[in-house]
Amino acid sequence: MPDTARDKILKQSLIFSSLNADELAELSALAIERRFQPDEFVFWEGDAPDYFYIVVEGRIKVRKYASSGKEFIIAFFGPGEMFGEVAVFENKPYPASAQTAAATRILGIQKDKYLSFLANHPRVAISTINVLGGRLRDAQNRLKDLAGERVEQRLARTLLMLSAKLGPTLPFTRQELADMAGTTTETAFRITSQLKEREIIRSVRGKITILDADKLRLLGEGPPQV
Amino acid sequence: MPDTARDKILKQSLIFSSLNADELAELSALAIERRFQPDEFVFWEGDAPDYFYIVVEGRIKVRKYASSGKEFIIAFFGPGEMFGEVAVFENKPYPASAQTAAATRILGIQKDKYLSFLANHPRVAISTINVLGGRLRDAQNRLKDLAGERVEQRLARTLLMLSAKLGPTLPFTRQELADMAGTTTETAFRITSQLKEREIIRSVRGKITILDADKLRLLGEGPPQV
DNA sequence: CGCCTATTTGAAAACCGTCAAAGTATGTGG
DNA sequence: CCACATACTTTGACGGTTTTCAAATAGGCG
Repeated sequence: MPDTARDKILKQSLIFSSLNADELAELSALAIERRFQPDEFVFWEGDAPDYFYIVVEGRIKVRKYASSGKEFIIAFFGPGEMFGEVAVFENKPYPASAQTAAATRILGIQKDKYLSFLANHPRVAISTINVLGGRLRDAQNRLKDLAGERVEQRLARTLLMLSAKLGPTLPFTRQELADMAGTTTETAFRITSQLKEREIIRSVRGKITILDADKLRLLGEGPPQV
Repeated sequence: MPDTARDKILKQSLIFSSLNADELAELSALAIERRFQPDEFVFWEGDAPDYFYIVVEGRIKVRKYASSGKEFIIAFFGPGEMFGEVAVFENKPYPASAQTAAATRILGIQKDKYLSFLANHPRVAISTINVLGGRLRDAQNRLKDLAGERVEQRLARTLLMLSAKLGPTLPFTRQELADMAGTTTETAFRITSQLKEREIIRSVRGKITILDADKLRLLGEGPPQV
């Protein structure tokens, strides 16, 4: 019996939205489902890439460790989003580790199977190209930010980026925010503390709420030169 | 009369290596050629994306400006490499500016034409996916580096990355190196000066030669803790 | 209730950016 | 062929941002 919830996620997923019911069923047949508890690892940086994945339910954190031991969070992914794709499309080891941030269900599709599927479904190939293009754009934006902006700007932009995806209430700790913006917990705290005083954000343990996105956007633009 | 030099570049290009002669001719017919003097701009950040490009001859520098006015060099591209693709595949304005770093010939293919070409040539679509995957991997690596490492490590890794692509002699100024590593000219100079004293690199105006990649790799790993 | 994690605060120092300035190669025009 | 302009290189001093280290508090989960 087909799993309709699974098909629904596939259908809603940006990459597969162009498929009809038959094609979705075909794709669905290729996929295996895996379930994880919070904080389990789906794969580790350096693992051989057999599968790429799509989140059905829950949340995935993709992280990479610097030589100093410090970690950097490359991205979070939620339902309908794919991850682990860089490794698969390049046939090299996973460049980062994927860890669940909640109880999570994911669909895995074997590399070779997906590649032949793509060969027969050019629209999906083009969708995949679009998704990768978008990720590349995001990555380049963040590169520029990390290279040229102050921590305050980086944090403001990180918050805005997350909020664009997840809405005004963000389920992240300061630690995670710091790891996404490329700074330390303490500095992240000091800055967010100021933002709280200025009533731009609010925060409780593990959650950050954006109160005034406009002011945050101004902050992200640059130092208050006037 | 077909331009054989052009076809040769297309053939050598990673994305189109799977095409046969007829398909290459078909693709070549879609392309227009543009020629530039050094330091001219092919497109500016924010321009509408009509074309994506492939370098035939010369060198392209892709840069992006931070709100502080500081610029960041996202990438350099040489013969056979494509650029401007992020904008085209996402149908959003170019996310960065492209400037020639030498007398340069490029091929431009119109967005819509390329997308239909992809639809009929799944192998090219998959090649495109591979190239994008590789770029995404590189971008994520650099993200991690910029976020967590000291300038010395960032410079060391930038040099290694460039050298992996271009060989031991790199045609860059300290200014450009600084803009790629996300630091200032002065700091870049101070660090490279040390590297020169330790005989890890050599440099003359506008050129940097890597003498000892192993030592550089050690430096890139992290601070000399032992 | 106790442990673990997240939050919060403080002080000192390191790192790096900024400003200022001078020297030096490269190429251009006279 | 030389003078000059330009851009790249080089050096020094200072100050600010951010990291680092240390420690105390508080909230949530078992």
